[in-house]
Amino acid sequence: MISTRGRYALRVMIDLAEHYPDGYIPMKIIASRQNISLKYLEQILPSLTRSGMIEGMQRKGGGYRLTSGPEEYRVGDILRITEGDLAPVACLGCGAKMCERAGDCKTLPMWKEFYKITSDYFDSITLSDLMR
Amino acid sequence: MISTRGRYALRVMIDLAEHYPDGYIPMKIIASRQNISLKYLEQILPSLTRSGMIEGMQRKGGGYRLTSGPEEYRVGDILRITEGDLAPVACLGCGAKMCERAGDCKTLPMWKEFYKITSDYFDSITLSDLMR
DNA sequence: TATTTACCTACTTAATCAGTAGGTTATGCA
DNA sequence: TGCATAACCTACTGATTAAGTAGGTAAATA
Repeated sequence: MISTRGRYALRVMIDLAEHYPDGYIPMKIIASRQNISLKYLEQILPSLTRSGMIEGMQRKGGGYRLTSGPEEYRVGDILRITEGDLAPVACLGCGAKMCERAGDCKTLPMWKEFYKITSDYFDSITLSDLMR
Repeated sequence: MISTRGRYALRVMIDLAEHYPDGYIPMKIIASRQNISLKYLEQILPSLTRSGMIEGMQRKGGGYRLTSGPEEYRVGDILRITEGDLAPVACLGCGAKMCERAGDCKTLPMWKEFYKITSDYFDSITLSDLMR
């Protein structure tokens, strides 16, 4: 299940997209507009900054803005960065060690196929698809 | 992400399906065959019994067995019973109160569509599809 | 009556979620 | 030069869940 981290990040990104390219938007504004704790957002956003998706300007009149146009951002990538992974089961997660039962695991192909369906779905949607 | 509860339950169901209709299989056997803690399984299985999917016989020579043929069991239903829900976000979960932002939530339709994709996928697979 | 099995309830330990709290740094502006 | 604004950083908390353990009770047959 997608946690608030990923969902909030997505809502912030949509908000930034709707105001693109108006310049920098302070997180204080977005937090109150989206009704999300500012302090919590401050904790979530650095991962998006580090990934290069957004950039922050640290001064009066500063804030955050997208580094590209809304159509460049796939929902899948935003969720991957904030949630860590889109894998439906632990054994398909990024840091998972290969399961020794994998060879004759009856369910593995099903999980793999669902993983693909999930990735394909969220990668097929961009911010511009969501901004109205 | 699907937890061990759902994954173990599914493996037990597949195991039972592979030995259907040989009679009752003791959970001790399945636990060791599947390398899952017996005590943990004892905690997971009652929900499947209460749902009528399997039945337990409480005596020597007893154990569990499916109540119908393997083709009657949808993976989606097994996961719903053991995981509680297949909803990708909290606001679509079973006991969730309606979100007051739902009216103009930009992401809700996306989550709903993904919920449908998820349900359809797991409901399209039965135990007989998984037993080789 | 002993044995085998399901069934039941409580407990534990570690991790994760969803934030709070309290600071420090960067930068433009008066 | 100092002030205001905003990002950025680190630590803490309190509640919930995950993944089991532990120790029993109940049913039924051989």
